[in-house]
Amino acid sequence: MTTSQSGKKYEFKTIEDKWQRFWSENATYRTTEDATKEKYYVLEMFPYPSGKIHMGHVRNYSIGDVVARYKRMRGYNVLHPMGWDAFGLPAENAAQKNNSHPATWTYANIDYMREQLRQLGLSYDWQREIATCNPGYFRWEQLFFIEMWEKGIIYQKVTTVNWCESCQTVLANEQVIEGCCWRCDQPVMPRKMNGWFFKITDYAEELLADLEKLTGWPEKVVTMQRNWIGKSTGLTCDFPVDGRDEKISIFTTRPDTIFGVTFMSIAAEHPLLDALLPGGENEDEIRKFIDQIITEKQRKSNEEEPEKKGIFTGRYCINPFNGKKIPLYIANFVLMEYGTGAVMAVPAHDERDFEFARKYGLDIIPVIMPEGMTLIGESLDQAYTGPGTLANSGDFTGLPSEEAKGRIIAHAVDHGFGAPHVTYRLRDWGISRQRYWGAPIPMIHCDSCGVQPVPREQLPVVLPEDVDSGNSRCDPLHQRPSFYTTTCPVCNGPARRETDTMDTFVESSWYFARYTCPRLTEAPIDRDKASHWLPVDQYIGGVEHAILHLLYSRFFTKVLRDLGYLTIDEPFTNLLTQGMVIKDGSKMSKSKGNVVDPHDLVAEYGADTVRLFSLFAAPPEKDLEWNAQGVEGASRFINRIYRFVENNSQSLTNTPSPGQVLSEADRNLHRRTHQTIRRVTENIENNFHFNTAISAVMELFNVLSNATEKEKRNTVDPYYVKEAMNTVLLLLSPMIPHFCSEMWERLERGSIETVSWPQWDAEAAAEERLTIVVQVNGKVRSRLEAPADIEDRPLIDMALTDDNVARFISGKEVKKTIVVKKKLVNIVI
RNA sequence: GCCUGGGUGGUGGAACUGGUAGACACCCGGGACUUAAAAUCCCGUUGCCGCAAGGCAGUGCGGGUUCGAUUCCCGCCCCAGGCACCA
Repeated sequence: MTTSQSGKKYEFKTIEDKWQRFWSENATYRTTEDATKEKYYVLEMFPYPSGKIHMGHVRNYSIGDVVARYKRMRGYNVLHPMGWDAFGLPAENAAQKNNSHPATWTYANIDYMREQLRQLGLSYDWQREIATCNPGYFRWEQLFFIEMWEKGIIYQKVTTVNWCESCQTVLANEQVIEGCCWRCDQPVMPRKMNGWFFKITDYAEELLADLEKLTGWPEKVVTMQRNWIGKSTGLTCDFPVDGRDEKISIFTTRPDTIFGVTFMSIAAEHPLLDALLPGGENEDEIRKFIDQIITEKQRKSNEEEPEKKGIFTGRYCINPFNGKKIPLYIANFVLMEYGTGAVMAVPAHDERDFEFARKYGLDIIPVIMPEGMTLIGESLDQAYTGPGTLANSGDFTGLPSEEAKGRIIAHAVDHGFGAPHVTYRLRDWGISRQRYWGAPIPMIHCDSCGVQPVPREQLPVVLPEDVDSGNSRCDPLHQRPSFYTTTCPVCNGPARRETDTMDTFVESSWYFARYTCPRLTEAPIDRDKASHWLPVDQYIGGVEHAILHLLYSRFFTKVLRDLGYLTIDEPFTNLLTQGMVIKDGSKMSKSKGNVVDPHDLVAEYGADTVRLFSLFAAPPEKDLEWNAQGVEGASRFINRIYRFVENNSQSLTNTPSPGQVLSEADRNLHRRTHQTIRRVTENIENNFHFNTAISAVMELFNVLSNATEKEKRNTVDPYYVKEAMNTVLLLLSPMIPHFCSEMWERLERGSIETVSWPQWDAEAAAEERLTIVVQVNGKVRSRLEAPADIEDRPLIDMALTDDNVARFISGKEVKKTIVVKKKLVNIVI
C-alpha cells in the first residue's frame, strides 16, 4: 500500500488507556450469579503486596486472564477475582525501617500494585477484591479457629519447633526448606515452645485418598503431596525388655523380616530410657552419649547424613516371635517423632541397620531369599531390601514375603503383642507465629478456667494500633500489656489474651471461598453462593506452592465442609502450575541483577506486547526464558496487524456478500481461517498451550497478508479477507485485549466483548488436496500432490511412476506397499 | 539414594494415537527502500557433499521392535525440581 506509512506503529498508550477506562467505567467484568449460564471460576494465586509486581505475576495473571476471557467468549459466566495475601513479615520490617505502621506500608503497596494490574488489562471483578489483613476478612478466620477448637481440630502442645532466629518466629515443617526458612533462607533452629496446632493429620487419610479425584492436577504435584503425606502400613509390636516389666513398642513396614531381628534401636529422646538406664553398668557414659546425639540432631545440617552411631544400653529385649534375646542400642538415626521412636533392626534387609551392624559387629541373619538365591549373612556386602521367600522364620518359612506380612501381623494380633498400624509422615500444622502483623489467635488464658475462646460477639480481635511505652508500632503482641491484659469471659477474673498470631498460610487457605461473597458481614461464607461457584474450575500459580498452600487449602476445604460452610471436598478441580520466569539461565533475582521490571516493559511496549510475549515464548507449565528481542518480535507482530488494518480499512469495512462460486484463492484463505479456528480452540482446550495457539494465528496472518499482496496478483474476495481478519482479532482478543478491542471497534463499530468465540466449519476446514509423502523402505524419496479423497490404488501408481522413486526401485522387486491415508505411501523393496 | 519431569538447529520452542523432524518466532546472512540510519518489506537460514537435480547424516549415548521410531521397549549418561536416616 502507501509507502509513507509502511513503518507506522500503533499508539498502545492511547489505546490501552482508553480500553482500561472503558472496562472500568462499564464494569465490564463485574460478575453476579446467573442461572442461565454455566459458571466458570478461574483463579490465580493472589500476590503478597510486596511493593510492585514482578515478571512471575505478569506471567501468572496473563495466563489466567486468557482463560477468563476465552471462557467468557465461550458463553460461560466467569468469576475472576483478585485480592491480596496481605499479612506477613516484610510489612513489619518495612515499618521498622520507615518508623511507620505495617498497615500503612501494606495498603500503599496494594494501591500501587492494583494500578499495575489494571495497566495489564486484566479482566478482574474488582468489586470482589479482598485484603486478608482487613478485619472484615480475618474476623471470620478467628471464628473458624474457635469452631475448630470446639470441634477438637485445634490443640496446644509444647514441642520442639522450627525456630527462625532472623524472622523471630516458628515455622511449620512444610515451611522449612533444606533446613532453612522458606522466607529468609536462614538456618532453622530447634526450640521447645508452646504453640497451637491444626490437626491436619486427622485428615491425612482423606487428603491422600482424594488425590485420586484430582485428575485435573499435574501428576507431579499429586505425587509430591502423596509423598509428603507419606502413608506407611505395617505392624506395631511390643518387644519385652528382658527381666523387666517395660516393653518397647516398635513400628515396622516389614513384619516379614521379624525373624531376622538381631538388635533393637531406640531414639535418644525416648522416654523409656529414663526407666531403663538407672542401675546399668556405664550409665554416665550412656547419658553423655545421649546428650551428644541430641545436640548433634539439633544442628540439623542440610548436608550429608551424619555417620551412624550408637551405644549399647546394657539391656536386652526378647523377640516375641522366637524368644530370641537381642541387645538394645541407642542409635542416632532413630527419630522420636516418627512411628514409636524405636525400631527393630534387621541388618540383612535394611540398609541403615546393615551399616550399623557392620560398624558394631552385630549379627546379620538373612530371612528373605530372593528368587533362586541363598543369602549368607557374613558374605553380604549390602542389605537385600527386595521381596523373596522367607527362610529361618519358624512356621512362616517358605512363604512369599508379601503373604508373610499379613500372616505375621495376624499372629501378633492373635498372641496380643502387636497390631496392624498405619502411620504418616505428615505432621500436624503448627500455626503459632510470634509476630505482630498477622491474624490474632482469638483465645484467652485464665488461671482458674483454663483456655477459653473469645466470645463470638467480641470478634474480631484486632491488632492494637497504640504503642506501649518503649515499643515500636509493630512489636509482637506478647510485648504489649495493653493488648494481652483482659478478663476471663467465664469467671470475669483477670486473664491474658493469646499473643500469637496465625501463620499467614491460614488466610490463603480459604480466600477462594470468600471471593464468592466478599462483603458479607453476617457470616464468613454464603452457602448458596459458595456452592454455586465452588469448586474453582481452574487454579493457576507457581509450583513452589505444590505442598504448602495447596495442601493447606485442601485441608481447610474439608474442615469448612465439616463445619457446614462448604459442600465440596476439594477446592481446585484443575490446577495449572506455571514455570518460572528466568533470564540468562537463572531465576530473576536482585542478587543476580537479572531482574526485568514489568513496569518498564509496559511503558516501552504496552501491556499487550508484554502479555503476548509471555504467552508465546513457552507453554505455561515450562520455565520461560525472558528475551528482550523476543519482546520486539511480539511487538512487531501486533504492529503488522495494525498496519494491515490501516492499509485495508476500505475493503475490510465494505464487504458485499460473495457470490456462490468461490475462486481457488478464496477457498484457500477461507479454509485456512477455519483450520486456524480449530487449531487455536484445540490448543487452548487441551492444555492451554497458548504458544502454539499464537503461532497458528501468526500463520493465518502470514497467509492473509500474502493473499492480499497486489504485486502477486492474488485476488481474494474481500469477504474472505475480512473473515480472516476478524478471526485473527477474535482469536487473539483473550491475549491482547486492548488492541483487539480497538481494531474491532474500527472495523465493526461495536464491542468485541459481545462477540462469541468463533466456530469452525469442518467442511470449510477440510483439505482438498494433500501432500502425500512417498517413502522407499521408510526413507522419504518424493512428495505427491493428490486429491484428499484419492483411492489407494491410483495413489500407489502415482508413487511408483514418480521419477525419483523410480530411480530407487528400478530393477528391484516391490515386496509390499503401505498406504497411510492422507499421509504417505511406503514402498518396500 | 528414592520419586517426578526433561534432553530436538546458533536461541525460545513445534511435531495428533508410530507416519514429511525443525511449524511459529528470535538471532544471523543477503537484498530492496533511504543521502544515510532506524523502522518496514523481500529472500535465505540443521550439518556435510553438490552448479543443480539430489544424496548422506541427524531429535543425549548404545542396543532392540517395526515397512517406518523424537514417539514404543531394554541398558546407560546428563540436567532441573521434590523428598531425604520416615523403620
